[in-house]
Amino acid sequence: MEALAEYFKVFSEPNRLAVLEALRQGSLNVTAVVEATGLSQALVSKHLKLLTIAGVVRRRPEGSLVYYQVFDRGVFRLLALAEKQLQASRQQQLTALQSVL
Amino acid sequence: MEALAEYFKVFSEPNRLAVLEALRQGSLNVTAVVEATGLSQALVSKHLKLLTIAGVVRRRPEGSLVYYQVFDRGVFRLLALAEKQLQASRQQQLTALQSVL
DNA sequence: ATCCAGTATAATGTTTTCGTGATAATACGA
DNA sequence: TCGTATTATCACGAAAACATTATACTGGAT
Repeated sequence: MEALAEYFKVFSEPNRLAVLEALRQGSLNVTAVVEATGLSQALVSKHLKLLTIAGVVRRRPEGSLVYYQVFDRGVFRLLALAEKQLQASRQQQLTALQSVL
Repeated sequence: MEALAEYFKVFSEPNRLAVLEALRQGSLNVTAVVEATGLSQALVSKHLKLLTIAGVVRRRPEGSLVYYQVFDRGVFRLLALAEKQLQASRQQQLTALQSVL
């Protein structure tokens, strides 16, 4: 439960999701992610490190570049399901409103 | 993306997951949740409020009691899938270790 | 009207988390 | 070897999240 919460925390940050989204297409080095997201280099580096430690992303140095790629693309299914549940929750928010108005 | 991150944040807290877990069995009032989780009353109230605002949980006052229940049990599928991906990520953490040792 | 149980909120202090700017570390080419 | 490009880390300040204690609010019973 503790660990699960930690895992969810990984995806609870917009910029981190943006980095993941950039990596959806495949393997990218840091500057490519920087350009794709528009975030600062330091920030991207931090998020990538966190994602790596979390085991979501894989780090592969190649010469002076460092490529990152999503380890298990199943995470995108998780993101998709979350998106779907998010829709369902919006429904609830509406019905909650109705019971007030 | 912004909204999705917010949604993930809902599940990124151990105590909140504990509250959700308590509500897996069905509808419970606040004190029942307090007893099931061992958390303080104020804390449970806060988490329930957050879950309600997030649209994950539904609030139903009955006399002086207030019952809460999970709105769309699909969230449990989300939790299960996350758990599964968590396992996959552990795999990556191991292989990451191997490339170091 | 009062008291009590159940629930919600407010105020507060502590800890995390985020982002930035500057700097280090590394690999490569001239 | 020196300079440059790429990536990682450090130090810091600001903002957000959490838990706790105390207090308010509500409905029902006496």
